[in-house]
Amino acid sequence: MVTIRDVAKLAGVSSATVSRVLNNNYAVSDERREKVMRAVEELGYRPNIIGRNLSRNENRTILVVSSHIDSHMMRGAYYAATALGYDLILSFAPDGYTEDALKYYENGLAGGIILINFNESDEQIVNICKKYPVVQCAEYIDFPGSCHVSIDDTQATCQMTEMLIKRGRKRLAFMAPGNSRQGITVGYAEQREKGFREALRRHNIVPNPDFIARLHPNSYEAGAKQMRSWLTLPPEERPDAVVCAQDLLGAACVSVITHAGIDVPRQIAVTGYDNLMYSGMCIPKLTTVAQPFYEMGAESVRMLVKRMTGAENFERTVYLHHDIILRGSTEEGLE
Amino acid sequence: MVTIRDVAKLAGVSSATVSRVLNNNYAVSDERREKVMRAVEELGYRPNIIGRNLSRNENRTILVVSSHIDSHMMRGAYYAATALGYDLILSFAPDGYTEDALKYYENGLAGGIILINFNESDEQIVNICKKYPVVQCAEYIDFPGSCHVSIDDTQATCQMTEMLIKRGRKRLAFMAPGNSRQGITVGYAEQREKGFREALRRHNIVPNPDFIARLHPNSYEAGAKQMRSWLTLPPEERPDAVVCAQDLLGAACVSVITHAGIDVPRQIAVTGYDNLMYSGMCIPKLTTVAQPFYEMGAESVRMLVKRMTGAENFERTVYLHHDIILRGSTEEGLE
DNA sequence: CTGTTAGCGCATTCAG
DNA sequence: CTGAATGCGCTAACAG
Repeated sequence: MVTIRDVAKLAGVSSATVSRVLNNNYAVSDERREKVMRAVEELGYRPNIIGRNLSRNENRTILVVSSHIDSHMMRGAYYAATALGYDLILSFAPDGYTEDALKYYENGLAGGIILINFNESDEQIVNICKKYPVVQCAEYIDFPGSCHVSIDDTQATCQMTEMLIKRGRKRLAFMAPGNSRQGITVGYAEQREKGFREALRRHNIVPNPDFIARLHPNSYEAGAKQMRSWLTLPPEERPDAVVCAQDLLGAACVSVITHAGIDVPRQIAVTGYDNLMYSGMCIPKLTTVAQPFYEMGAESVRMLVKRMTGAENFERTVYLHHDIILRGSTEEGLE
Repeated sequence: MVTIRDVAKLAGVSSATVSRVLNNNYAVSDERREKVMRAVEELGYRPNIIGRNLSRNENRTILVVSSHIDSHMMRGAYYAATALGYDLILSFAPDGYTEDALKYYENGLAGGIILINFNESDEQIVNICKKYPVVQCAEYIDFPGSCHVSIDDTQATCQMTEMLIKRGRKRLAFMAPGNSRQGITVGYAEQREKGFREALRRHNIVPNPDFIARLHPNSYEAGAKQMRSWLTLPPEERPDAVVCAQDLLGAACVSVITHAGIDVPRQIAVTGYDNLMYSGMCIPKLTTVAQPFYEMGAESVRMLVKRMTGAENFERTVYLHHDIILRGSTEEGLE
């Protein structure tokens, strides 16, 4: 490894001077600056972040803790971090070992944490958020002082459901992942269900309890099974629209319905959520809610940097704009 | 942050003694060991990895560079690393910025690198592998001295294809991602195509060039389009089996074929590759090649640790065992 | 068995 | 403007 001393020796100056040139904080004579830059070039020297952090007692590295990494989100986070002069490292820990991932923070490897798609109990998450400088991205637990960046799931689902109602759908069903483990709730699923119910309420439709499915486990298979069971009803009693809280479930519904010889969207409309690849993995494709993953990653970094730099007055709750993407699963004539 | 000195002060010993207790290398009196342990407990002290690496001038941290993280693979890597006393950090860099991810190595943050699902040119990869201690996991470029852990793609595809031939399939097609960018080849696709061709050769079947599709871009949509074009042929000239180099493509084929009212597997059999969630996202489900992702992650860590600890004589090329998972897309009566 | 000391790479005092 | 000295957290070598 090339150290600052190697550069100093080659340039014939002290390591302090090299440091000064590289962090251009202080005045250095042009002549020495030249020599230092040449030596840096020649040796391919790159300052060691660890040494820098150690010495400055500050930390411009952000730790992303996630067990499911979305590359759009990471790209957004990466560019925002780079723009602000911050570095990004990820820590993977199996479900239930999230605490272990935090050791990198405690080790001084990072100065702030972004939590994405965690899989721990609410209590655990709240504890972590209170103990460390954390921004929650996408999924979040809300509590006084919590920092999070997401879209408004309730509003998005309400909007999607109202769209179906306005197109004449009467028997609306809802499908979402349910509680997976003791103490672990699926926060976003609850919010989406709330939005679904709100839309019905606004149009004076009484929700049919049999048409609200909370799946456990949450899988393509489970979604398919639920849809098949709805299809056993007589045609005039079946749902004529299924609002799914995930693209995976929506894709399962479209496949099952199509396989049964029933037309999507004419007889049954289906919607997904997230605009992931899954939403394109059925024929017709899914109408879905597009989350701005890239921007969510970027905004999380910006918010976290504000915290890390000691800002007091910043928005701790940011809801970004979503889009409803209309496709063939609700619109005749589209793919 | 709780430091070793805080512990030492509370325990009334020197920091060296604390270090000795924690690394139990040297003998320490039971009495002091007790006191140190109590102080550690009381303060919730956790040794700082950075300080340790800095001081030991060794590095027990592994950097995983990947733009698409498979959680099974990561779990395997995590457990193997933990078992060996190593830490794991991930670095995300957008495609084309892989070099940037390596700065963490150069910064002394890690002592070895595992490269997973990179997206750079062959030349780039070879350069990186020659410059740093790298183990390639899953996809790899083979060159003298390269280290990689994977399954034998050629053999697996050959085996899958022969299975179809033995079940009476005559008009076999192959579908894989093609070259995406200048200078970037899709290594595993080439190997899988080789396996497909080898199987035909063994059974004296002349490959039909029209039945070998290299898709660019590589997507569900592109796979569906290719399959639709094959379906425009008269039934007796159409493929009666499609070997796909990816589950995503296989799922697209099954959907398109089913949608056209043609029976899978009776009229056309389809196979996928990887046993990802995609392979369950069609009806019937895909027969596929299961890669031991967990074990691949674990074995990559073990191989890398051998390199990092200066071993000379170790296997630099490991092919792990794969499984052919038979499902409804090739077997009547199965899901 | 134990404490003191030096040094890993760096930025930042403090003197000059 | 510049260099020598200090310390971040820790371990290893050394001296007791």
